Amino acid sequence: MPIGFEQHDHTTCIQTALTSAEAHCADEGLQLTKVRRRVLELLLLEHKALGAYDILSTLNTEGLGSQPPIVYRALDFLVANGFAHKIEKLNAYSACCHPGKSHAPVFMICRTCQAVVETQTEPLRNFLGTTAKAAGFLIERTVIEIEGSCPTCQKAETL
Amino acid sequence: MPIGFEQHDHTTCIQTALTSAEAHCADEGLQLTKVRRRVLELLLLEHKALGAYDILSTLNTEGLGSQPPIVYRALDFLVANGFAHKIEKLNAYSACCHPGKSHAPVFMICRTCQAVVETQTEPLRNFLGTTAKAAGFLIERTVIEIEGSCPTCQKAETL
DNA sequence: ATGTGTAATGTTATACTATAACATGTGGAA
DNA sequence: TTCCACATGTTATAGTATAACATTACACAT
Ligand SMILES: [Zn+2]
Ligand SMILES: [Zn+2]
Ligand SMILES: [Zn+2]
Ligand SMILES: [Zn+2]
Repeated sequence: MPIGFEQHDHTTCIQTALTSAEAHCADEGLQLTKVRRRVLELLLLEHKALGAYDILSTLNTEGLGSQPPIVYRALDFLVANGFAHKIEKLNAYSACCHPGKSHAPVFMICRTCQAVVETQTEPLRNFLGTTAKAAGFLIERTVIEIEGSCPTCQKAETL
Repeated sequence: MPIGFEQHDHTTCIQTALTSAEAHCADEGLQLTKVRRRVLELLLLEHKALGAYDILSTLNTEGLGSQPPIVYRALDFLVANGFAHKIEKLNAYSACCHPGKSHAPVFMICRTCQAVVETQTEPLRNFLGTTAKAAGFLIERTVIEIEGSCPTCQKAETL
């Protein structure tokens, strides 16, 4: 699981996520159907976010469906069960890098290469919790997205 | 300026924000034109987020324009100059409650009554800065949105 | 094996959000 | 006056997401 933008064995990311999803579905009696599994695989291919219609066009070439509800239902399932996240800033979706753990993910989004790295910080959760409590607000979900420039693209820009 | 959901003299919110916008525009040679000013006023009416097409329909009844670019241009201006923010989670727009100050706003969004409260915390900026620096990431913009239930709606739910 | 209920998928249509592209007007500076 | 920068008007279209209803697949009780 990458905690940043460094190189890593991405095959492991994919395997871990799929195994975790299978296990969780088995435990909870959820069905990781063909379409749902394929969408998760597509999201896992890279640490990028994919638009619903990008995914749909791949599904279409693979004969898994051609209409928007196909992909939105699969995405709803994956997001509802913590296997993927929606990146609000991009209207796009990204596989979860910390499956199985309850978490308030933080996304770093590179404006240039579209890389999306998911990290998670306990202090941040605590801090938002404190902020919310001070206002009497009950937290249900958090969206924390940082847009900027990843290490690779920063180097490229200074050339 | 509210820092939470408590009652407050909202007339002051509106006046402060408008005055601040006028001053900033005067300083920077920006034009707070009729449409732009009106959109800002609409966003200031309540601490809620308004969709672009909601705003547009009001503009339309007032003879200020009926086509989407009218409202999106005004919103772009207001957002670019820090007079308003886009709430990504809602695809909606909200007047800035801390105009004039460079800030990384935090929004608390009530899922029930759609109230949007903007707060701002220096420690949070520091946290995110630290997280980003650890990954070599250069921050350009942040989206921090908390969805949940405001004090009023919590009380209503327990009835 | 047969009905029954639930979950998933198929299909059509439509709603909602946002921008591209080009024309026109407006007001100040050269 | 001419030019330029900016704002607005207008038409069209792109991009994102859901409603609604029909059909299928399958587990499970009868
Ligand atoms: Zn995650
Ligand atoms: Zn990058
Ligand atoms: Zn603000
Ligand atoms: Zn509320």
